[in-house]
Amino acid sequence: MPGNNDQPVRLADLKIACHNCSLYTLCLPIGLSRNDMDSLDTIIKRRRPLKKGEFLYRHNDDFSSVYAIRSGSVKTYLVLDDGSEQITGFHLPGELVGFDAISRNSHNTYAKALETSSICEIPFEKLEHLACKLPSLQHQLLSIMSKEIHHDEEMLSLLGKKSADQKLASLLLSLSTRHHERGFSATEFNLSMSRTDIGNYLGLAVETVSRLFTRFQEQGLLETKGKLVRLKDLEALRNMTGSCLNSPDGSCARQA
Amino acid sequence: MPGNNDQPVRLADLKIACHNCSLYTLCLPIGLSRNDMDSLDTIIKRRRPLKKGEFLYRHNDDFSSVYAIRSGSVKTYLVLDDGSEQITGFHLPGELVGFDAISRNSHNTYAKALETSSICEIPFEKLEHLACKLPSLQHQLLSIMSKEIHHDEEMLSLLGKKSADQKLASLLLSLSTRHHERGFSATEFNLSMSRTDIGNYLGLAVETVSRLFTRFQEQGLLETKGKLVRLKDLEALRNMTGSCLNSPDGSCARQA
DNA sequence: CGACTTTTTGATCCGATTCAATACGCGTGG
DNA sequence: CCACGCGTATTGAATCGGATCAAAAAGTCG
Repeated sequence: MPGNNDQPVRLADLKIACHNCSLYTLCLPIGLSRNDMDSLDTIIKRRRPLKKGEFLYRHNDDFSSVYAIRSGSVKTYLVLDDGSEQITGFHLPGELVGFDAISRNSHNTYAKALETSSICEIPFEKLEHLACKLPSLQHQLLSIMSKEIHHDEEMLSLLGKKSADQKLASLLLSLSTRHHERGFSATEFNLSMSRTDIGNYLGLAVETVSRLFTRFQEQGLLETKGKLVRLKDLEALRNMTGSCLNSPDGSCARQA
Repeated sequence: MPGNNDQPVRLADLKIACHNCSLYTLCLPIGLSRNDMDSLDTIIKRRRPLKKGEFLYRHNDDFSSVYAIRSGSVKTYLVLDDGSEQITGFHLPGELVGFDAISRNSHNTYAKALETSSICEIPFEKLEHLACKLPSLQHQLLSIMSKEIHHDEEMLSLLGKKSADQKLASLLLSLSTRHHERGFSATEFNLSMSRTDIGNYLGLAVETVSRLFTRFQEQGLLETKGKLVRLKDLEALRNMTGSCLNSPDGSCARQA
């Protein structure tokens, strides 16, 4: 397991406590008092960074912890009986993964680093135990899971009802917002996932995703250079996602 | 059946405590000791039954409780900016709804009775408070939400990757299993939701759903008489859901 | 019974997939 | 430094599944 891999990293890690982590307003400690945050801190383990392609956990791994992303990005996905994959989320710093494993007590999904990523491991039994003593932590935990349920439900409508354009626009805007919340540019960022991943996540063929990027570019909505995107017209993208599905003329979708 | 919604029912309701409710192995109290279950019982409110079409809660209602279905069935759905609906679940007795509201402290979704349904209301603040004192209740709560996350994630793959046939087969099998768990027939049951609802849930047009039912019937997979379905070949339905998506010959899907 | 809603059936159309081929990016080794 | 190979991304042409439009049929209910 993680523990004692190499000292230098661990030394640096020791300095990073929740209360001086830039992500604490997005992560598990939101709304905790300084004291509660420090209690939480005592159970959190910082592990050596994951390299691109390494797993945080795999299907059928024993469930012992949930994980907070500190830097980098992670995709979670499930593998169906027939071997096909379904990506269930792309996760940015401050986000937590692993909650789908509580009931079965082993992981249902895979979590794989999309790039070099550092992770905070939060042993779940200890977290539960602590949550009994800190009501605000318990609430925070429930709240995060609640958010995840709500997010997944919105994804259902994205996958069930929206056109390819709307799907891609929604993803780009979601990433844009989340990057912005983390202090990065809302209009220019790196897509750490492949086009194939994007297609998989959105229920589209890779070719479709690729065509959409070129069309969006032709329409002046964005520019791409490999994995880098620059969103040139957030407003147009927003109009596209929302309300055009059923409007007969589609008037609000097309502009350039 | 409990039936008519006047005083006699309320009297009867008073007698129904978790420990003598036939659903306790499926519902919130699973795994609680008798004592813990009785503590839980003290905070649960039984309300008058909901008639078909009545709301358990609506979007933007204050979040005060989660709800367990005791009899009947309920659909939950969200309404998007453009006014279109997305059904996020059909819920049977023993299932809990309302967890998506914790983080925002008001409901994001609607919950509407598909037929006359009785409901146990569980005030959430009291539940949280109790969960701090009963670790197994806290765990149960987290576990139920975890299951919901996992279920939603499986739905993502259903909506994103599967064909119309596979979608309908999956829904029918899910209902079949859940009916069976509740002591009812796995092969013959009532669809309390409309064809439109089914289509909405599965990301299909009503017409498609209707055509699927007639085709399944022609293939000898099932029989329908209005809202009643009889599944004649569970095995074939199971084969259909699983593994045929990517197999070039589709050999495992067609029979009968 | 008649008005209304839900479901079914038919014909046509379109968005997205699939199949196929080419182009690009990147690391390796000569 | 370039040549090679491999994975990823893009582009094109043909096909198909499911949506849409339209209308009939079957329930539902006052």
